Amino acid sequence: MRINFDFADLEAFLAVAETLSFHRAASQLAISQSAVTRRIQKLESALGVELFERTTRSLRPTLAARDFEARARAMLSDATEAMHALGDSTLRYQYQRNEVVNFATIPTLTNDLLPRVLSRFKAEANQVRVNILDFFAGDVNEAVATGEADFGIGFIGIQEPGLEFDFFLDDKFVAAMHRDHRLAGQRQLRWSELADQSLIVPQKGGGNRLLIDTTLARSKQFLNWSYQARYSTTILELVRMDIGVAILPASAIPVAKDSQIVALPLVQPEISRSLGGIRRSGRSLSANAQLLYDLFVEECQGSSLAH
Amino acid sequence: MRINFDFADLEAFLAVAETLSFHRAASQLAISQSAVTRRIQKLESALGVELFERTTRSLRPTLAARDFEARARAMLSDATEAMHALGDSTLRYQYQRNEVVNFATIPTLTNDLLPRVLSRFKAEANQVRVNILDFFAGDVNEAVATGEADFGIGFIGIQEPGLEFDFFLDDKFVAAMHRDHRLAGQRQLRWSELADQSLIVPQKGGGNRLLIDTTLARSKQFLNWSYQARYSTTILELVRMDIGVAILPASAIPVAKDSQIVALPLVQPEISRSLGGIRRSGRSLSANAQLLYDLFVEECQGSSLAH
DNA sequence: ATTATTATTGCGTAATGCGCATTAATTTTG
DNA sequence: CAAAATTAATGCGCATTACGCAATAATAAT
Repeated sequence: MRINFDFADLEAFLAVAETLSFHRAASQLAISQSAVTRRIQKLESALGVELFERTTRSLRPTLAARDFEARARAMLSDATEAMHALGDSTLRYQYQRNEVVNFATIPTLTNDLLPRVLSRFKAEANQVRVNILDFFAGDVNEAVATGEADFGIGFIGIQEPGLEFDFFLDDKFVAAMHRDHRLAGQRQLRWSELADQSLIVPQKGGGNRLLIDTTLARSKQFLNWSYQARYSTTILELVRMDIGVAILPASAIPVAKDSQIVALPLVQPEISRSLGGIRRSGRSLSANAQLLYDLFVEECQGSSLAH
Repeated sequence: MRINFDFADLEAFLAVAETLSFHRAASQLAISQSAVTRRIQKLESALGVELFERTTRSLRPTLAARDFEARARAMLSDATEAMHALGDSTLRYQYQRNEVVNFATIPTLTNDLLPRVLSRFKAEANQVRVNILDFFAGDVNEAVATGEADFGIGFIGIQEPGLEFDFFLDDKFVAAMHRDHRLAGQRQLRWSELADQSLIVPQKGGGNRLLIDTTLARSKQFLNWSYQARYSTTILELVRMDIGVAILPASAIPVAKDSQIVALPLVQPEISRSLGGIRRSGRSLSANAQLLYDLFVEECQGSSLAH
């Protein structure tokens, strides 16, 4: 896929979005106004959408521009940051990896599994530092593929060239609610029983939400959320205060005794995902990384996260 | 700051990094080998670093290339995704905001404050949906500035044009440990008393870590971490299993009774940050957003997060 | 209705990026 | 060890891209 715009186009776009004028944006960027026009036209052509509804005397961003604005900022910021970061003299130290094991994981696995594994790891490799790269699911694969992480723990789904997967366990979606909630005594819940609840769901854009949306669409059900958030922590706190019923993978639910939160399996439809280890193909791990990986394997063999 | 490279350069870079050969990268990209050479040279010149140590017959990525690889992927991915996203027909629906309040917050504020506020909000505005954009601190300001969020709750620090800040409260850094830890009975801790502890700290790259690093550097102390992670959830679980002592802002510590975690104020030096409301200058909030904002103000007036 | 403002477009010029062919360097092979 | 094979770098000519200037057309402001 050819990217037919460049950073200068993004700069022009952001200047126009900020000033709401080609003329003033040109001033700000110290280029001619016709150059601004051309950059915006180039960007519109590349993206296939109109970014600004404009006359010679007024200008208004389109909805597309409002979405694109944050994206443009992120790209420019990334590029700027990359240029700065490469001058950072601490970088060389950071890649002296002899004493640091880097692994990538999704945050929800931290509830129980990770501390147990790290306890055992520390007992065997006391001087080794551990850099826990806790990411969203897609980023785990990427961190492993690029070598940022020695290995990862995450979803097994789409096959990716260059990566190997080891199955650890299945992780089912549950309905989490306060233990005093009127549905809390049931053994399981059908999705249809949640129709009148105040639902708290993962935000659009992540794998969890996508999985929920596609599964419900297949069974012709509609997700009528009242709150959405990105972090399961945020979601769980709302549950703890009995603000609503959350839809989450079981791995996201803490297993503390006397917890105020009850997790009930969701059926009709059931939704689950497979979790496992992710390594680079054909690459061996360092001794310490391999030890940590093996400990994960062992702990998962004796573990089930579907409460 | 002029960005002197473009997406085609990033593509070439990644192809070379993957194939470890200009020749094979050229094949992969269906361009001539000399074009690959020129793009890499352009990128090296723009970044000011050598990316590949190479002879005519062999090639090896530099440390800089290994760092840059993930960044290059992210930028290309962002650009590709932006192009796809603008065609998404659900976008128009998403900006029908009459019934949705969007606010941006840092995740650590979800422990206590957020659920209380939302309980009160729900009682007064039952049909309004709430999109909780839980971000890292820098992203909160950005979400407000770009209009993605109606308002934000985050750090008050660097003044940003176009944004207004309202002070809510001070948030101090504490040492969090298991209640059976040998230091847990103390009233407060000096940093020097942590020298022999297995420390769990926020990952480099975020505001929390930067604040810790700069403050300790000023008092000539060294942070000797054993584990680092991004999410306070991850960190707190390690504390709960008594794997080590964490350095976190008080707002990140859950306030549940009978918690297994004890938080002790850290002194010599003390580190704290101011939290508050963030709004766009000169813009009024919708009635529902204003109601939610006012509820945050009220709850913070009667709250202190320094346990 | 007239004036002022501003986005668009044509033109000429400079800069950029390409493939082809060649050269230089360095592994590989016998 | 020498010869052959491979491959990154560079010169050249050509095509494409991007710019500022000047002019035009459109549209708010007065």
